Order: sequence, then structure tokens, then C-alpha cells
Amino acid sequence: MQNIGLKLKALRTSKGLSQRKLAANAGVSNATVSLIEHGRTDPSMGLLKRILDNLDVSFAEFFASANFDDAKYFYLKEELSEISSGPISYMQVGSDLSKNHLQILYERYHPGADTGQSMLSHDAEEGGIVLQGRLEVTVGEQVQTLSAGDAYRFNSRLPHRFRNTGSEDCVIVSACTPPSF
Amino acid sequence: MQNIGLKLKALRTSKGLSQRKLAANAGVSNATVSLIEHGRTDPSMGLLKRILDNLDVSFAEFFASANFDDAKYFYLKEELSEISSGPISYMQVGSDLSKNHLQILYERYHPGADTGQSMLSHDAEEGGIVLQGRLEVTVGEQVQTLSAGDAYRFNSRLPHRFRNTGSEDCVIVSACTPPSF
DNA sequence: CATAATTGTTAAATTATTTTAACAATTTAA
DNA sequence: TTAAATTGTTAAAATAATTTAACAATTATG
Repeated sequence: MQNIGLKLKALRTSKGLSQRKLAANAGVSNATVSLIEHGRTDPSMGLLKRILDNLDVSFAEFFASANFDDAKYFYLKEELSEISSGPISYMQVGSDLSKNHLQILYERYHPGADTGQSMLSHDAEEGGIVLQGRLEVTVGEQVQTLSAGDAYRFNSRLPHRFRNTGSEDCVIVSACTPPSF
Repeated sequence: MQNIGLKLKALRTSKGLSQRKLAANAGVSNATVSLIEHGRTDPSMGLLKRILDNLDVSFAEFFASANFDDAKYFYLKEELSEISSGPISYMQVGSDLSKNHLQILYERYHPGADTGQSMLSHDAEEGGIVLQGRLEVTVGEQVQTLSAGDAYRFNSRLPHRFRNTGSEDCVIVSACTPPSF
């Protein structure tokens, strides 16, 4: 239970708080904050909760395991990998997503393009924003046509479908977690 | 800090363990298990960790709330909620994300806009695509200026910073996966 | 410059957790 | 049935967390 002190300190300083201010907000003593940050005490859950609450961080967030293994962070336009051509073009940020939980796509639907009714068996969430054109989106029993600026978000377990019913290309940026390709 | 006890008891009994057996495996006293289950004590992190380790449950799992009931799937342009104004405008898909795992933002950085060095704001992955203008992105030791069509993706735990160093607005669509994976 | 305020640290005092050990109640084994 | 083992609970003792209060070091403020 060593690095919780480091995490806490990083959180606190990133919000521009002093030990005393954080302590006052959380209703604990400044000495406690100092001791925790140095790993010289094993804080109680209730106390830690009061502190994290004041940093707008949940237990789940705080304890989520760290993956610092990303080496590549930036992707130039040419490096976006085309994972499908035809009536729908998917440009993906990054190529190997096996170790990641977030897939981001730049998608272009030509007029008439249709994904058909699809439903994923595993658990994921997805969403996106329409940048150009019009897109008819079906989720469960609901159908709606979205225009530039509109957005959607749903659980991928629900049956869903995307269709460009207009006469011009439709462009969207979408995100999905975890990857389903 | 009440329902820790209930969760713990549910976990323990589901594995067919007695308070004493769990306590022995975890290296704590049986009395402690009893007191925690009844909410009569505020356990320390290290102690709770020893117990959860022996139940093959991580802190993140223990505190993650598994609720996936989305009711709203579509968001018209006007419904995107502005979560910050000023030099940087964040338009969020959906308002209450407490039960969701995917945050999608339409962001506009005015010239000179700067998030400042932020670190460990939460454990998550994030990425995005630049649609307009130029954005200087810093991740760890790496710095790069991205233009329209370029993208980024990294673990949010890494220190990172966004800055519009150009003279025109910079627009991006970003996605972020909060914890519990 | 000088003073006041704020920073983070730490020993001593206080308060809480955790353990030890005993209890009654229930289950297992012979 | 009877003894032995196991269950969960709890008071008292041991131990550790937390606070109080003081310290030096740094930063604002006049």
C-alpha cells in the first residue's frame, strides 16, 4: 500500500491545494494528510473517503490499476489506420488495441451506407458526435436522425444500426469501450 | 461507510468462508471481520486490502458500481451540456455520467487556451481527434503539435497538458473512459 | 527589509482500531 | 446422546491511527 501517498499528493497538487486546505475541506487534520502522503500511516477507509470526496475522485477511480505501458500517444493523419473501405470508411486511432480500453474512430458514411442491425454479445459502451451530414441511428426500439452537432451514446448490448439516409456524406467521430473489432 | 460490511459479508458467504477462515487467510482476527461486517469499525486500507486480496477482489472491483441502465441514447445539439466556459469550452454528451463508462466531449480551445499541467486527475484512458486548428499536446516527456485529422491517445494517469498555441480556435472531439475496467 | 502568513513536518496526546480471550449457540463426529 | 469442534459476538487489552500543538522554512505583504 505504498504509492497511495504519491497518488494522493499528485491529486492534491494538481488541484492547487495545500495540505491544510485539503484537510480543512475534508474535515481531517493537516498532519494526517502529511502522514498519508509519506506512507507513515495506514488510513482508515472513512478518512480516505472524506479526502477523496473533496478531490472529486471515487474509490474506484483511485484504485483502478495503472497501465503506464503506452508508448505511442500521437497519431498523424496518415497514421490513422483504415480498417474498412466501401460504403463506410473507418479510420482508427492506433492499430493494436489489444491492451487498450478505448477505441476512437473517424467514420465516413457514403449516401445509402447501412451497417445493418448489429448486436454485440459482450459488454461495451459507445457514443459519437455527428460532424457533417445526417445519420439515422436505431437503438433498441428507438430511431432518430441526427444532424451535425447531435450525438448518441448507448450500451452496445442493445441492438443498433447506423444508416446514411441523406444524399451527402455523413462524417462522425465515435468512441467505443472496450474495442469490439 | 456503511455498506462495506454488507458487501464484504456477501462476498465471504458466496465463497463459503467463515469469518474465522477468512480472517486466518488474510492474517487478521476474526473479531475484526465481525466488526467490519456490522459497521462497528472503520477499517484501515491495509487491513481491508488484506481481506479483499484473499477474496480475489480488487479495490476497484469492490467499489465499482455495476449499473448499466441507459435510458437516453440521443442528444440533440442543444442538449449537449456545457461543463465549462472560458478559454476552453467543453460540450459533453449526456449530463450525469456517474453510471457510465464513456465520456465524449466536443471541445473548443480559444487561442492561448491552456489546461495547465494536470496529472492523475483520474485513472482512465483518453483520446481524441483534432478537427480544426492546431493543438499542442504534452504527455509525459513528449510534446507534439497536432493539426486537423491528427489524433492522440494515452493513459490519463500520465501528466498531460493541452494548449492552443495558434491564432485560431482549435476544435476537437475527445473521449475518455472512467474506471472500473 | 521586516513582519505576517503559509507551507510541510513531527513529537506528544488523544482517540480509534485491532487483537486477545472469553462467551453462548450451533453443528459435527463418535 | 455426548463430547468436540466451529460458528458469530463482544468486553477488555493492546496497538495503531489521528489530532493537537509546536517547529523551521518558505512565501506574501507592507
